[in-house]
Amino acid sequence: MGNVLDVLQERGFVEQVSDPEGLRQALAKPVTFYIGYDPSASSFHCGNLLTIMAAAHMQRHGHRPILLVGGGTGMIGDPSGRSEMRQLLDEERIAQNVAALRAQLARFIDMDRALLLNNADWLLELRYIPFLRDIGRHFSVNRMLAAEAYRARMETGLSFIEFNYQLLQAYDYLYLHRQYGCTLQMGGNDQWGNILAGVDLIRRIEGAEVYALTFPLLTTASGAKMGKSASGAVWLDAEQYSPFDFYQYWINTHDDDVERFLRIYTFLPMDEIKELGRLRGADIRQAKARLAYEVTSLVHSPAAADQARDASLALFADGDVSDAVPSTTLDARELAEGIPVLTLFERVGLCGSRSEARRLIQQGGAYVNDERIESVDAVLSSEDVVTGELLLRAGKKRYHRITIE
RNA sequence: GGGCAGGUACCCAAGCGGCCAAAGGGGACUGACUGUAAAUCAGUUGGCUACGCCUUCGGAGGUUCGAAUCCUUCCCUGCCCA
Repeated sequence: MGNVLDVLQERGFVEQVSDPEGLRQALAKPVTFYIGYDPSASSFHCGNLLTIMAAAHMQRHGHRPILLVGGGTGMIGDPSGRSEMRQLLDEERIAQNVAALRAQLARFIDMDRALLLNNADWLLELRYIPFLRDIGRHFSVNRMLAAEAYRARMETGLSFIEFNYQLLQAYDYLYLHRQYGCTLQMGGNDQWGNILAGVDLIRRIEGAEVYALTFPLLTTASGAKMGKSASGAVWLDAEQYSPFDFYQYWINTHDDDVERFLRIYTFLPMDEIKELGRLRGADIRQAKARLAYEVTSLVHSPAAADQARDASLALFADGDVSDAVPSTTLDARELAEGIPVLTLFERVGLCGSRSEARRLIQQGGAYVNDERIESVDAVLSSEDVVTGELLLRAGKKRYHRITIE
């Protein structure tokens, strides 16, 4: 088994590394590393997926992950517009979120050989004076101000809280180093400065050499932030983002992103990825299908991936409906009385408002059972039901199934 | 605490008494073209019981026939001073 660093580099996980040679040598033996996560949501999204994959690669090479949720730092994350009450509530919710996040992580990481920690456990009890005396004195304001990240913020204003964020994150690293022998912190490239601050702090206080590695901040070829779709973030949670839509998200990957994403978001061997990457023209769809299948399979399950794949093929190749398409049930009596298309599109969430549904119809983007709705006033009744269902479609790709009962 | 500049729709940003549901750009959506891609072109982009009505221009009052535009006050942001 080679060095993980090579694997990470080959697959495109590495943006910057402090002391590459030192880290390479350190990784020859099992190390403990950590990655921080924001616990303000109850699910990870595609943006986090990259870091989870990286952690999984690390663990597969014998290293021990610490997944750190920022329950403490999260409470000061965004100081503007938050009341005291709000923050207290958050503390309770964080606990629930952490449980949900743990379940998602377990799909990628053997949680028996990993640690899931919350920095609130040690940050909340910090005392100000000792902290200033022991930690604060190692930080140079001059140096912090010189950092690019802060210089940019100097234009728009930088609150004292934000300024302290770096100290707390550095302290996290120090804490984990002391308690668990953590010698590597990984994170998004925007965290580079904060991570290095931790590296410095540990060197000063402990005299130990620890490492930093950052991931590239992925954007799609069209410039959008990774993991964002029209309907918001692409969540890993099936409740918040159905496996079918999830699969579709990946199928719709930009041509130029396919190989890059295969490297990062799947465990497929590099040979196979390179082969898929050589596909050109319409054949690239095969690579996209593979990508979508693999990622869906990892995040949800092989069964869900099968279903999503079949549903996708059926809809876009044969025009058949499948169980995996998001669906809603409708009372047969209500349908018998007649229900306006407008209402239905709005109700199932295909449109955000009735006006939006009206526009959709006027622009010719509304379909029921693959027939274009021509009139804004169209009303559906029992006669429109085919094999117990109605199939709604908004535009080319957004489907919703209505089952009648 | 003082002075100055600001807070406009998803984001950026015009408007500075009526012609403003509010220019322009970005984004997004729909249509055409296509490979469920990109690029390109066209249209749309507050809500509704819809050729009309209602709610929006930081909050609350006020002036006026009429305000996003003027006045008062409060909140918030940035810069400068303390």
